Amino acid sequence: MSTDWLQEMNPEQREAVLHFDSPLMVVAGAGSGKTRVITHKIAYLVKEKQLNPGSVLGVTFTNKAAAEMKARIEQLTGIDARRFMIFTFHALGLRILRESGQEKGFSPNWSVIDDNEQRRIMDRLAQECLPGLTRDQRDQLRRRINLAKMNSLYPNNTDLLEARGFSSEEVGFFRRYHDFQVREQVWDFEDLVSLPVKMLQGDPQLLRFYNDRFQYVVVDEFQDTNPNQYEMIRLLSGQRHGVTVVGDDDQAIYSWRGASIRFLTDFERDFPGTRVVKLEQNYRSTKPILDFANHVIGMNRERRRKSMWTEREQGPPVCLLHSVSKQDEAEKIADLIRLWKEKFPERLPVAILYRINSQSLALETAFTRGAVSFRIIKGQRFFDRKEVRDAMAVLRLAVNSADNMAFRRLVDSLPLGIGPRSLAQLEKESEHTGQPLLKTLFRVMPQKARSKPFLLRLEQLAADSPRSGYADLLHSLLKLSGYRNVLRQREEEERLLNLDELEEFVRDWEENETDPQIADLLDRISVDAFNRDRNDSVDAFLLTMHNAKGLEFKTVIAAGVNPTYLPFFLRKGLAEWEEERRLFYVASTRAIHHLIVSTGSDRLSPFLSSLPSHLYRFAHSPEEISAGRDSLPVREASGEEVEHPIFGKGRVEKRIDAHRLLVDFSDRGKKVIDTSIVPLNPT
DNA sequence: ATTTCATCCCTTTTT
DNA sequence: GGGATGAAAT
Repeated sequence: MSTDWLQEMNPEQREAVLHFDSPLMVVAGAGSGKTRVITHKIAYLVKEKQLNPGSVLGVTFTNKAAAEMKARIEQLTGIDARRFMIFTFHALGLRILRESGQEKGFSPNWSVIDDNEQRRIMDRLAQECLPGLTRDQRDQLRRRINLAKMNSLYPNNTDLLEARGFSSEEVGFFRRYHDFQVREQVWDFEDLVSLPVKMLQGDPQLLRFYNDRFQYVVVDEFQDTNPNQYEMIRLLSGQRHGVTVVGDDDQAIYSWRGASIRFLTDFERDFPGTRVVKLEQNYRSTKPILDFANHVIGMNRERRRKSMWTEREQGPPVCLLHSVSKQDEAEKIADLIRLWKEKFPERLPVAILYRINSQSLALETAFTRGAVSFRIIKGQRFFDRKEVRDAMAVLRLAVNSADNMAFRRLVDSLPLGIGPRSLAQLEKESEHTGQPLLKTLFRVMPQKARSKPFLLRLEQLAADSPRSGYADLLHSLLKLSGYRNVLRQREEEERLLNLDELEEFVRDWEENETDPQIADLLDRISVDAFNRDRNDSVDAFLLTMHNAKGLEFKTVIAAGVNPTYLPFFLRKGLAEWEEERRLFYVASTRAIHHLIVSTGSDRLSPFLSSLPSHLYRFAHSPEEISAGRDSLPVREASGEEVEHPIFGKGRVEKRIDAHRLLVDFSDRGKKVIDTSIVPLNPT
């Protein structure tokens, strides 16, 4: 590898790449070329330090980040991406469990359950164990249990759980869930990290094995690690110097998932001699955007001092688009995008970022009505779609007749003549005998089961489980089950296409894999899920602020920046407010050229009202924003007729600054109105 | 008596 | 997307 690329890096980036002699923490601000540093570092380790690709472990949080990292390292090094050990935390844990779990007493047949399946199981258990709980209460309990698991707490840690506010009934419920998991050999997302950690903690020999294997460990988005994940990194890094963590405390937005920025300080304590490198030059955004974002995050107390700067001095000002309601906001945004489409098509596509998914609804309707094309970027993965999960359940049950989770799912989603009543009976029987549900079905109600050709086929398959030909198997079973027909009758074209795509995926996998093991496929689907990216051209992308992390867009509209949504009204504590502010910071720093902050309410977010007014311009209408290419003229307001929500109609005498107007309300006299606090409607 | 289907509700952020 | 309903279909 030539080292020309080193010339293209700034001194800090270069140091982060080249540093090798002690643990390294890279504090990488938004848009500071973090991914570049990580990928170049791994390339450097392999090419210059002669490390084997398989001995460098790269850990990320999302599959997308992992995929991108692999692709870029392959480009840099010319080495097949599959040889690099780049994982999400969950995929890494899964791998360790598969590799080394069996000697530690895990059955070879265990499988992973996702969030939905966990919920279904818990809901069912709660009906017997904690009746009378509302769904919200069950969800809350589930969250608390997951949070406990993130801290490595399991039902036998009764005291510690009770110290965390668990009642003894709740601990009992937790235990029941855990017993169920053991019985059915199903592990949830948190187990994927927690169980390997316990394994490594309890077995020095196993730990040494992994320490020998991974010579160097690189962790991305380190500020989002939870206690289990931190422990995993600490263990896998051993006592060696070969560890680099990259993160930004200003972008820590996952405390509700158990993450804590205290691991930034813990890291320096646990890895003595840690070198800290700060990346503060921003290569993404213009100065006005960065000034705005720096001020936003500057209000936070709990942070390491850091200030991003840029060489790109020139740029349009950050614009505040005021509206009075969600609907009003959606229409104004739609208008704005349409105006841009005519006058400044180079600004498209725009990204609209919001706090919660349900905010997209108003936007979707306005866009559809206003002929603005859009695509919603959801966390929802291809394999999370109902029809795809149903189809996978068919395959799972065909391959493993003891897969009770799959059986339950099919009973719910296919008309098999089995309803809740029969299922309850089967469950009871099955618990007594220890036999799988499918087998019990044929024993207890044979005449009912054998009347369905689909079930009959499953019985045959149970006697002789197939070890190959999975794609064909899936195809024939889907036909036999009548699932396709049901979808066709309901004219669910999209879902039918998804089934086609799934079959194609399985066929592809089967043809390309040297040794296609069905367990590998199922594992990949549960933690490796890919998003199929259609690159159709649209005017706008809609996504949550959380989902926007790590992405960048020419034009960003932050929607619903008001006291209901940002800070989100359910989050009241100081630490929570600071996290909400970080979320706003993340959203703002996604923008390259244009940043529009839209209020979607007549109430101004405290995050905005605490900001100096020179940082943004104020606009009531899309036209005002669309007017100038690079700057927005301060509105000439004199003489304008306006209406104030309290004082009524008035006439603007003069503008004082970007926000404040002197208004003559005739009978009530002249008043200075700060339009960033109380917006005025033009009459 | 049971199952199936339609309809209304809600949903903080996600691996 | 899925839970909770209640009505229609088996």
